Amino acid sequence: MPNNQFKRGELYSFITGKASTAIARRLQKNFKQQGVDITIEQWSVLYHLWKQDGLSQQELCNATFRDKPSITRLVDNLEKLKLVKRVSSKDDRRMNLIFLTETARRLQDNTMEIANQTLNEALEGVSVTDIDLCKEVLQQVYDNLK
Amino acid sequence: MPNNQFKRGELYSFITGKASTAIARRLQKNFKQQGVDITIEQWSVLYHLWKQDGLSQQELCNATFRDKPSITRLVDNLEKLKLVKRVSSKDDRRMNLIFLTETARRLQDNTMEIANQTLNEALEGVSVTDIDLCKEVLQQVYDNLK
DNA sequence: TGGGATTAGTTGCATAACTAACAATATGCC
DNA sequence: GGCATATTGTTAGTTATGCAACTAATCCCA
Repeated sequence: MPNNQFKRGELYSFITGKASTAIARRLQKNFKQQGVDITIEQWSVLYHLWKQDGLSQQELCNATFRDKPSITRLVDNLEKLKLVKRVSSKDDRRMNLIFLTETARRLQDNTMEIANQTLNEALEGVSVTDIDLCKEVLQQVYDNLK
Repeated sequence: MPNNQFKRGELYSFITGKASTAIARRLQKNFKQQGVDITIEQWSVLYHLWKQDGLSQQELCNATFRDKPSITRLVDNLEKLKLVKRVSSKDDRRMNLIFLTETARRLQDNTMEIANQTLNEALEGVSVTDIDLCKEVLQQVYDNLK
């Protein structure tokens, strides 16, 4: 059924491109306007460390859906910015445990507030039930491909 | 209302990260398995040229939601691969019109088929009405931020 | 007609992504 | 104990993105 395929082709562009990059760009812009000088990718790493400090790089890979080289470099850059510190695990010396610095801890409230405001901008005029349904669909997509 | 904010924070991770990158990665993998040696970003440019050949770089920016430098470099790489040709417009010599080569035209059927199959994998178990609603929500998000 | 503003595209710089290959450490089995 | 295997993280190479500054061509309007 070619009609259905065309519809799905259009959806593809929505899922892969427009909405997610639009939100990412807006969040980055809002960070900048508020004087927060980190990238959204760096923020996404901090986000998981705020929930639980001292994760290993592998755990950060799983949490952020990035591969190992990506996390290596993000942690490199976060270390340069003095926002995290690598600490080699005593139990397993292959592992680095990543700990927040005081500076990074102080970023949490402000940046979470900016992220929530950005999401409010993005979801203006969308009902809560529609948001939930959309969330379920995207989760299903993720589960189908994982 | 902190509960609502938490929910939206979770949604943020879905929209920006998981589903869209999962589809993109799967599509890239499927291209590779089928011996198609282009990136999905390059494919997205060809996709719009298949619909209408001879677009300007600015029109490609609008169609693919990328900025001008991104399109400049994608077209650079597509030219190196001999998939497109820049032709300076006679009406307005600032503009480059981008034309498909025969090689690129031959890629259309196969890659569109792979993209549709990938989308079928991704959307397995999701009803058409839910897909449409999700599509509307993502469009609304895009419109809110554009 | 002339000169400022706009538009199309390019280049430079920094960050980030994926793949593949690699080093170091840990595990497990004989 | 020792060697194959698996796991954790790093490095190298290519591609892509965003921003800012730049060139060239066109437009506009006084």
